[in-house]
Amino acid sequence: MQGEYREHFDAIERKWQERWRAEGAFAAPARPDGSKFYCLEMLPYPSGRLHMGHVRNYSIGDAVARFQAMRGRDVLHPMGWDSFGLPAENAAIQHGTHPARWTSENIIYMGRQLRRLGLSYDWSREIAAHRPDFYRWNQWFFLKMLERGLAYRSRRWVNWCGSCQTVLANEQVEAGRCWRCESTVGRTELDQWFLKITAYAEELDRELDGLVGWPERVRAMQRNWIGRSEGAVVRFPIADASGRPGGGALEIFTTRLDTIFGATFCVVAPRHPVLDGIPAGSPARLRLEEFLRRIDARDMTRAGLEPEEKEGIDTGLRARNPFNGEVLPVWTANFVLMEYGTGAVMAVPAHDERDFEFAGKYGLPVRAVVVPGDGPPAAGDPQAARVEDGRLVASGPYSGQDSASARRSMLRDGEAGGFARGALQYRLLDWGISRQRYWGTPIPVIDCPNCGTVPVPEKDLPVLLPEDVPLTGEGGSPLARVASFVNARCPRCGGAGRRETDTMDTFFDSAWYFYRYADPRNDRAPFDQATIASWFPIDLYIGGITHATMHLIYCRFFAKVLRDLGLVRFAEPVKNLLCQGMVLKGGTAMSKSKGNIVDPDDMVRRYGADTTRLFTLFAAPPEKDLEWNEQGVEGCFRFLERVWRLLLPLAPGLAGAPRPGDGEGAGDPRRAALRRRVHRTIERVTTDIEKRLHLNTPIAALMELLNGLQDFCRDATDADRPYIKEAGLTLALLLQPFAPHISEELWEELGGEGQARRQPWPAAARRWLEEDEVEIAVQVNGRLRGRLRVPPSLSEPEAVARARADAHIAAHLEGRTVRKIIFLPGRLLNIVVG
RNA sequence: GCCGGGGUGGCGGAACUGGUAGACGCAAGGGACUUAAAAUCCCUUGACCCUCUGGGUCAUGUGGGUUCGACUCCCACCCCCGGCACCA
Repeated sequence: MQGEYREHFDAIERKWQERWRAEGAFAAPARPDGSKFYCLEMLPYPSGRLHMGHVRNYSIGDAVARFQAMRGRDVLHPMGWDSFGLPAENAAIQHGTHPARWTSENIIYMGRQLRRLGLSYDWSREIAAHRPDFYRWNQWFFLKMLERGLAYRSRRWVNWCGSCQTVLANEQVEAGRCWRCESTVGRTELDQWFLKITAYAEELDRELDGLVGWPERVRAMQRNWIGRSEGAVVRFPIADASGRPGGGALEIFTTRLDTIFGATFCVVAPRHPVLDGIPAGSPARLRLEEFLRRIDARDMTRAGLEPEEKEGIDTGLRARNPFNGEVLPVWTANFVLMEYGTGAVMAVPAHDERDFEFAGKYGLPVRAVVVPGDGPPAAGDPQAARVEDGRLVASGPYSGQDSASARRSMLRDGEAGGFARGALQYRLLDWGISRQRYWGTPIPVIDCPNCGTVPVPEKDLPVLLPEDVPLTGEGGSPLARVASFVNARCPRCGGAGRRETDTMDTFFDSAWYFYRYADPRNDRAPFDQATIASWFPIDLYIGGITHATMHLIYCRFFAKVLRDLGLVRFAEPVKNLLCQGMVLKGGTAMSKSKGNIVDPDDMVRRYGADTTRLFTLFAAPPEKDLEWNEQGVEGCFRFLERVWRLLLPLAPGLAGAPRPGDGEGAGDPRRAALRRRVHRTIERVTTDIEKRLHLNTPIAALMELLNGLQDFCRDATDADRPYIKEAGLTLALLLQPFAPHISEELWEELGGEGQARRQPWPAAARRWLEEDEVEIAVQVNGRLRGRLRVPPSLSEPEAVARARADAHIAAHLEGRTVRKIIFLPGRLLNIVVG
């Protein structure tokens, strides 16, 4: 082929893409034979076009997948579409297209973009969440969970996005705003379907320690999110305002049982059931109702934003501290949450910042019961709560004990007395999956006036999403307006029933989609168990850090549910996780509003897929943010141009040349140096990808190889051809993970057999990794004073002798006594003198 | 506030278990080629200093420490990024 790379890259890339397509190049076997590698990248939402974040994500995955395939593994490298969700529906409302049509068109366009990048996906396994053959298994899993009590319906106060007209899970509320549209989230009370993820809270937390292939920051985020907290639940008997026992008890959760003698009041959440005991019409009830109205009004506008001013009222109820018999007023206040613990707390203003603030505002007593372990208690009124552990005072029989042992003995006594028990609390809440939107999986239940809530029988799955649905964006579930959908026979009694009209959160789809890839066309089960066992766990999962809590916790939860259903035999589906950094331009994320978007199509058109991929891999290590830099892209393009310019003109002469024999060229310093460089490059590229998952340094190594080869070629003769051929073919193979098209073309032009991607990954020959001369550093007292070129096997005395023979080094030794010699063969000599 | 990650040239980044700091790329400067420019190729490029074909000193956020030797280990501090945050 004649001419410059820039004239050819487009044709080369299309040629190989077409060949790969025609031969079904990346199809994985139904089950792996020997060693397998499941390489997974987070599937995209089909929003319309790829962005650079996708390109980066998929370039990383493709490099690893191609590398592992050449290393001889059976590679499963699939791709699909997270194709249910709001944007499709919003597009329908705004532009009048049907979500299904909008989605399909986007999938076609983006699929074409992915193919144009030359990514090695097994397209025969492509899945899409919005297709009935996928979502019927959502429904199937839901029914299984329903059977086991892991799915349930409950009337709850929920996060409500007024703009998206839907309920949001807690994880989807970021700083009080909707994670998608960023509008303020309010609160409303609705019947909702929940998945009991809290049943697995303990396991989800504990097993994080074993996920050694996950980044520490992701594990930390999940630990934060699960929020395990160890403490005690204490029963405070309820009394009325005059102190007479009123029957019943208030249970409070505390992590600071040691401070219980300092409790001066209790606080319950505004909707705590204990408040139901306040007689209707009483002055206390009227005050309570007035208070609830006030905080509700506020909830709707600023839920979850800044912490509000603490506000509360004395309910008139009284509770008796079982440890000292003290009768304490029970308040209700906005800072105590019904969702956490028991929805009630004992307030110890002396040792809790929130209680201190509240007590200060309402003039409630403050009593210190813990003093610093190593000194006298501070005199006078405290200025702040003292939250540290210490030594107990004014705590009856516990006075004098330190906090930790007091907690133990108080818990023991409380358990013996039947008024306290140890308790583990989690911040994690059950996962609300109901969405009042159209474009999602219908929840397969029917409400019957006679039989209650009845699951749709398995044989009737899938419950199809109807096509003809009016989408107005005016709120409420769109499906509720479709009579033919809503009206359904009760599967149990055959009477008239009403179908559930909410659809599932799309995180349900992505919590299990990667099992489906292993067995994508199974119509009898979500997947075959033996097939799953053969491909799992996922060896490498690559995606954005944005999914550290939601998606990646749901995945883990699902795996445990599947395990308990007997469908899989493991609890953790992802062995190694890589969270790649964002792609930035001008220091910030690319976005339409900032006008700093770099379009992948544009890059591919101007530089080709190989260059685009190469740059996203070269410019930063995978987990760091990547600043887009056009000049950097040019640099990568220039590298491929130089490869082309050097090797293509030589190709006709090289194609027929033999490759050098094992030890050939050892006697010629130039040839030996080149061969060493070639084999050292193989070694570096291999270990960097395999052991360290670094992709920028292997590319740097390839650039060095090219630089070396270029020097070699400058004064090469025809007799040097075998050496150039070895270097060129090796370069072609080592380029395969990063720039697969030019890799194939080079391989072909240089007379390689078959396709580069099908060759075994080159092995570095030991003899060429060993240098016959190395440069060692010579230090005097740890300071570098010279370098010597020596054989690697040089002994210590000889090294010292050569160092002394060097005038500069000798000058530093002049007149001093050698105290110690540190010698690292082939690396360093340090002479310590006094 | 709590938790996690990170501070290395003008820039992106290298440096494997403590052993020659700055690989590779970008940018910049100089040169060759050219009528000229672009492209390409070659050279230089951490800072400072000197008696300048060489050599020295200082340099990996700051200050200490361990060590023959520290970007790497330990202690204290500063700054940046991310997560959680009235969670009792």
